[in-house]
Amino acid sequence: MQNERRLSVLRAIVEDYVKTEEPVGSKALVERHGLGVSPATVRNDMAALEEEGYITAPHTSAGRVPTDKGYRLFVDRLTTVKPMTAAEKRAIAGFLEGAVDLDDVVTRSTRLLSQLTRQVAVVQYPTLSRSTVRHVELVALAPTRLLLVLILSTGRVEQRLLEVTEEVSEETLATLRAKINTAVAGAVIAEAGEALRTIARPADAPADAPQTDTLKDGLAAAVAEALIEAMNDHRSDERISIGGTSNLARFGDSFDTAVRPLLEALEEHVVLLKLMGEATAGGLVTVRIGAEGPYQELSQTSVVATGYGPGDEALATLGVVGPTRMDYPGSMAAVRAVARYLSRILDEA
Amino acid sequence: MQNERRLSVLRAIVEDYVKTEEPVGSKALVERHGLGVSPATVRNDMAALEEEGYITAPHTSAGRVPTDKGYRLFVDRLTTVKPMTAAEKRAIAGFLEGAVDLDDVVTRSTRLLSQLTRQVAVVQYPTLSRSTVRHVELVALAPTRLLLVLILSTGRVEQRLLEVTEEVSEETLATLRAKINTAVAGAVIAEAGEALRTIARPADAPADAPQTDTLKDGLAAAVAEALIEAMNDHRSDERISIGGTSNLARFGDSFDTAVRPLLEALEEHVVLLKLMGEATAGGLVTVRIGAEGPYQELSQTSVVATGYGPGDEALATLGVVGPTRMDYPGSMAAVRAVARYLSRILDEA
DNA sequence: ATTGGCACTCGCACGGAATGAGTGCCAGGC
DNA sequence: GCCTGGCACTCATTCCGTGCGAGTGCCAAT
Repeated sequence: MQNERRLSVLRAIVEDYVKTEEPVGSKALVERHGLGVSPATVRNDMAALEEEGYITAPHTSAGRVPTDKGYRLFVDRLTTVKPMTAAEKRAIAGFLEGAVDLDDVVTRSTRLLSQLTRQVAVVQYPTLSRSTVRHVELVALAPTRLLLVLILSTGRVEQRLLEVTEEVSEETLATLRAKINTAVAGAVIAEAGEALRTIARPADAPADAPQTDTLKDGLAAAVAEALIEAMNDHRSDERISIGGTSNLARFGDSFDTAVRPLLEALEEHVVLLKLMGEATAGGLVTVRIGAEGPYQELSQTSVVATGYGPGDEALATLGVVGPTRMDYPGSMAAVRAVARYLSRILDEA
Repeated sequence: MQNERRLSVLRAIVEDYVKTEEPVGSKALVERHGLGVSPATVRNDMAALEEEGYITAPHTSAGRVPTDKGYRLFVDRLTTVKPMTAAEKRAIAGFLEGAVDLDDVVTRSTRLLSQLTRQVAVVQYPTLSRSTVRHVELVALAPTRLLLVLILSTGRVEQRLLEVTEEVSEETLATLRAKINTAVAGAVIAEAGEALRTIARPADAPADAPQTDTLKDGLAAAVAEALIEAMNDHRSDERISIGGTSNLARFGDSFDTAVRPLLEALEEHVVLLKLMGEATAGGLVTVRIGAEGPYQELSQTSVVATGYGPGDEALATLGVVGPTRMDYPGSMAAVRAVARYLSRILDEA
């Protein structure tokens, strides 16, 4: 791919095709874009581009359509970052401002993103793994039933019910609560586990030791175990919020080959998360085009995603999913902008 | 509608049409169902049914299709409750058994319902309004920043961040926490508000009173206000879980007129909740057919819903949404079964 | 009231022709 | 050597006309 003009032609094809949803021919190209050459010249370029696999013709007498490879080249080399307008920025900030809790923030981000891009938006809840513990609460719901509440720096709250064998007094609970909190408050989740284990057996009492203080120790151990389990519970890592599904209606044709598999993927959160890929923080937006992934059913859909989190640390991913024929520059800009504002909100909280 | 056989004919038409998705003619009818009469007779009945508005012919030489009115008669008078098989019962129980918290229960129910009915399933989270307060937790995240955690009998946890003007000591917090809990624990949400207000101003201190104890009073008032607000926050009543969207793919034709509006409605949770209607507990399943509701865009979709909640008290609704041409008996049975098991789970928790 | 018979209606599937957008290639010009 | 106008060619799509057949409505007979 040497020729400069050919790249322009490819860019023009992509832009036109995205806009019109129809194969674009040489004549229409030179008319709409100000390339200063004749259709015949463009045809030659198009032939070359087709030869190299960047575009393809659905049938002999139709215009050309970008291939996945073509889109790839387009996003990699032909995309100029299209910054958000001031109005858009204000809209984003305003929209996210009003959120009252983490749930709300995520929901609003999802809606925002889907409205900005007119695509399906996906926002993963911040991961537990890298956040820190803010507070642990122990509540006795019934004499032998405890509720553990784990409050994390990201604003996330995990809860666990715990049945214990012996009745627990309020004082025991209070001291245990204090102990646990001084041990784990502020710690990263991964480390918190260790701290908890040391609490659980301060003197390595055997399981069948006398009653006196072992009750408390047994209790501590049970609580510690439950907390550790809650922290390691990656099930909750899979929590995601999805919005803008109705934008799938604009997928135009190919309901069965495109929309249905996508709807199915949207239900399989694990698949979806794999699709969005590893969280790439720091403003880097990842683009997965068509069949580039392992899911061949999704050969007609693309994913534009990025990571977000306080302080440029990627706690989770967020992005949009749509047809390969999508407005990549616009989507990338929107995804990046929302990720940025979302990160800022998490920073403040 | 007097004639007995005519009803059978209508029933047969509905059943066949639901199964084949194609207009059903007189000949096919007598063949598939064991009505002991000739096609001509059936034709007469069909003419009568059409006259009365229960069925209609898409065009002159096609079979007949049930109208909304026809479906209505069908579900009202021609449906025999089809109980779940033992295997299905076991599957339901097993599937819901493994849930770890409320979120999980709701998610599982949604998935379950969508799989049983092969429709889009909608499950509303239990309402706050009629549940009781289990525990209120106050946590100082920072000297002037409090986190309120409100734990309800349904297992739901609401959180609120609260900025206060003055620093709060741990003791103050502890006494306040104790005070609040003795006041509201076990109370229905509606009553809890009153109890809180009395705490907030034990001696009706004026706002500009001396420092000494007013700090605590001001604090108490602020906390009480935040809690009351959290309790009255019906925004959270709108939380719903949606699953099985990919079943929309089986909507067959009419993407634009049927699927798109439905997808849009699914995003508008408020609309969706209105659609599902008032929670009707106690095993009563409501069916809304086609254009019976105020939303004419949804003239091709039906809703089968019911209420659920511990002890036959309807805390929330749950149901399925699908094409008017759906398996009503099956959907109704599934909805009722899931509601029943879900209620039982909430009972135990 | 039910039934067999029969003429009638229309939607739909099939096939051929016309249409026209778009291409590839070639020969001439800058 | 690259660009350009011209031209013959391709082929999906559209349109129309026809035939088919499912299904109906009606009527006369049982």
